Amino acid sequence: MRLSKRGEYGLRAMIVLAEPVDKNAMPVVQIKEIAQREQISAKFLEQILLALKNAGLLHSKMGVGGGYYLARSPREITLGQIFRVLDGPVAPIKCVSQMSYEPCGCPDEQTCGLRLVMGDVRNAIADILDNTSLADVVKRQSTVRKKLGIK
Amino acid sequence: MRLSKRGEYGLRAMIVLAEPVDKNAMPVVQIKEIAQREQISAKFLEQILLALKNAGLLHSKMGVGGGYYLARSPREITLGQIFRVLDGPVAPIKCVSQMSYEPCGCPDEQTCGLRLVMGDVRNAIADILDNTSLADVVKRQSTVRKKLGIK
DNA sequence: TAAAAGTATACTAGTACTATAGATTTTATA
DNA sequence: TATAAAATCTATAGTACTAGTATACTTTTA
Repeated sequence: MRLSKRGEYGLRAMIVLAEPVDKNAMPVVQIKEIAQREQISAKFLEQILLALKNAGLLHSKMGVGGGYYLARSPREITLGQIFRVLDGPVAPIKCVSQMSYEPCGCPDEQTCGLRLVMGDVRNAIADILDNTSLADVVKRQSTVRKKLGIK
Repeated sequence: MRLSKRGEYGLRAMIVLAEPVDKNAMPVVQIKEIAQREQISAKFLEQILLALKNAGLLHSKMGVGGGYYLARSPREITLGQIFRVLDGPVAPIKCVSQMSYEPCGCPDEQTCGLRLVMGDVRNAIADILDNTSLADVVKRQSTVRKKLGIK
């Protein structure tokens, strides 16, 4: 059940973008900065952020002092949204996908045992990803940091 | 979060092997039969069942009247075991894998927000797959059949 | 002893993944 | 207005994975 590098890097970048660098400063961050911080190829990240922009999750500003910033508040962007843009449906097999159903080859869908179980798996994953916002992730990170006594 | 065809076919085949065709008859089933029933290429299925055999989940009998049969009772074989043989670790990213951990590239694993969430995802998936046996699946199938009034 | 059945290995076409490279456009500011 | 910083767009390339196909070999047993 792998998350692709594309998905991983995109989620990482979005989390960075959701972190409040300065109080009440519009957080416009450059690709280069994210790439350095997360050890990602800047060019690869470029494609990923572009996809997220085309999906309406990011906005960007060209030119000097430009960069990327979230299209909405971190509270309104879920990991599920990001995941689906970069890695496609959450469901392990298409016949249990809520957002993009397709029949699979089984003889009888209604009584297919595999389908029943994979439906549960889909729901479990979607439950987490669709109910976790970027704000939740940032909050959780800082909670852990405090607990460990880090900066 | 896709399940590969390899994994899908393997799981399907194991479910078929777990279904009691005849009461108290040793259920030895031939590749051909499973392939026909589930609409799978017999040659591809061959490879998959061989992998499951080498992993100790299946036994086989050569010669006339031979075929494959489960190495243990359906109650003792979980979907998680089958899945891991065919598709590898359950975890979306290696750094949250319980069975085959590897570090990922993030700057600080302890405080990585993505890792925290993906850890939850891994646990949710593993909870289902490791706590569902082939017997559970077969039982669930027949429950659905009864409910629908099918044979 | 021949047929049934599994075992083993090699090969392939297509696609997805993980990038890299280069040219172009936009914008702030000196 | 020139220029440099930054995003955008397009193309491409190597590698690995997927989903098979093909072929030859071995073991078992009716």
